[in-house]
Amino acid sequence: MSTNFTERTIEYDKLLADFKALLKEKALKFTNQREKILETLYYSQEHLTPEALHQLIKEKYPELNAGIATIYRTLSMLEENDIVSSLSFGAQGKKYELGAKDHHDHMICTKCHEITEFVDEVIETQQHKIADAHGFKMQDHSMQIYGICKKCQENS
Amino acid sequence: MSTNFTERTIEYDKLLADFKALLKEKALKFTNQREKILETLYYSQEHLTPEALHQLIKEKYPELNAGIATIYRTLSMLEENDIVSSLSFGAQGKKYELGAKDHHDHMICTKCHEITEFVDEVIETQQHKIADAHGFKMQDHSMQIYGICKKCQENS
DNA sequence: GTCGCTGCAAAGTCTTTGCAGAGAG
DNA sequence: CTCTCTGCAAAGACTTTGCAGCGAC
Repeated sequence: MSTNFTERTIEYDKLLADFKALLKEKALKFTNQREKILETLYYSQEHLTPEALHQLIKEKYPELNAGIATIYRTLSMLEENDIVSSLSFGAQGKKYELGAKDHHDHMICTKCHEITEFVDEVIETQQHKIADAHGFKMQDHSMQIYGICKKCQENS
Repeated sequence: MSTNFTERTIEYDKLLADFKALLKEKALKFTNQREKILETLYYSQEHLTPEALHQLIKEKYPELNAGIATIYRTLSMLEENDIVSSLSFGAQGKKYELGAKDHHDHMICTKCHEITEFVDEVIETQQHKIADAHGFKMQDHSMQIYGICKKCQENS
C-alpha cells in the first residue's frame, strides 16, 4: 500500500542542535522562550494555533511568563527558516507544526477538527507531473481532505 | 492526458436563475447588491478577496454604494449555499471563487500570486482511496501546488 | 405593510509593532 | 558591553455585529 502514517523521524536533540546552529549562523540568540516554543511544538504531536501554543507554555512554564507576541515572532522566524510550517484551515486561523518531518498531507475532521497526517506516493508523483505539464516550477504543495473521522462517525 | 484546464461550464443566466431559486426557497431577497456580487464573481475570471471584490463593484457601480459589510455577509451566505468556495492561501487571507464549476485544484505562483486551476483524475481517484483506507468519510478536499509559473520563469 | 437587507460605525478578533528594560554572547 | 529579545500595551488589519432606515415581495 502506498498510503501510511508518517513517523517522527528526528530526535529532539538533533532538532535542537540544528536550531542552535541556525541561530548562531544568523547571529540570533538562543533564549529560554525560543527553546520552550520549539520543545512544545516537538512534544505536542499536534498542529497548534499560536494561542494554543501560548496556553501550553504558560501552563508548563508559568515562571517563564512568555508573551503572545513572542510566540508570534518566534513562529514567524521558525517558518521563515523552514523549521515549522503553517496550515490555514478555513476560518479557524493558522495552525503550526514542525516542518522538519517528512513531507505529508492532511486529513481534517470537520467535526472534531483533528488533523491526521498521511503520505501518498501516487499523489506526490502525480503532482510533479501536473506541474511539469503546465510549465510550472513546483516549490511546494499541500493537500487537505475534509470529512468526518472514524472516531466521530462512531460517536454519532 | 488526464490533466487539463477546466472551462466555465455554466452560463451566467443559468447561474442567476439558480441563485434566484435558492433565494426564493430560503425566503431571502434578491437585491441589487447580491446580483452585482454574483455577476462580478462570475465575470472576473479570478479568485477575489472580499476587499478586491468590493473595489471592483465600487468602480463598476459607484451609484450602488455597496458597503464592505454587505460583501462579507453575501460571501458568507454564498459559501454556505455552496455557490462560492473560499481558498485561504498563506498569510494573504481568503480568496473566493464561484464554486459551481467543476471541481478543480489550484496551482499558485509564489511570485505573481496568480492562481491557475486544474483537474486531475488520478488525484481525484487517489484521494477517495486514501480517505477510505483511513476510515475517513470524505466531504471535500483541496490541493494547492506552489511554485513559479511559466510567465514568471520567462521574465527572469 | 412586513420583514429581510443595507450602509454606517462601532466592536471584535487576530496579529504586528514601538519601546524601554532584561539578558545572551 | 553590545545588540538582540522580551513583555507590555498600543496600533493595525481584517471581519462581524447592532441599529435605524430602505426596499423587495
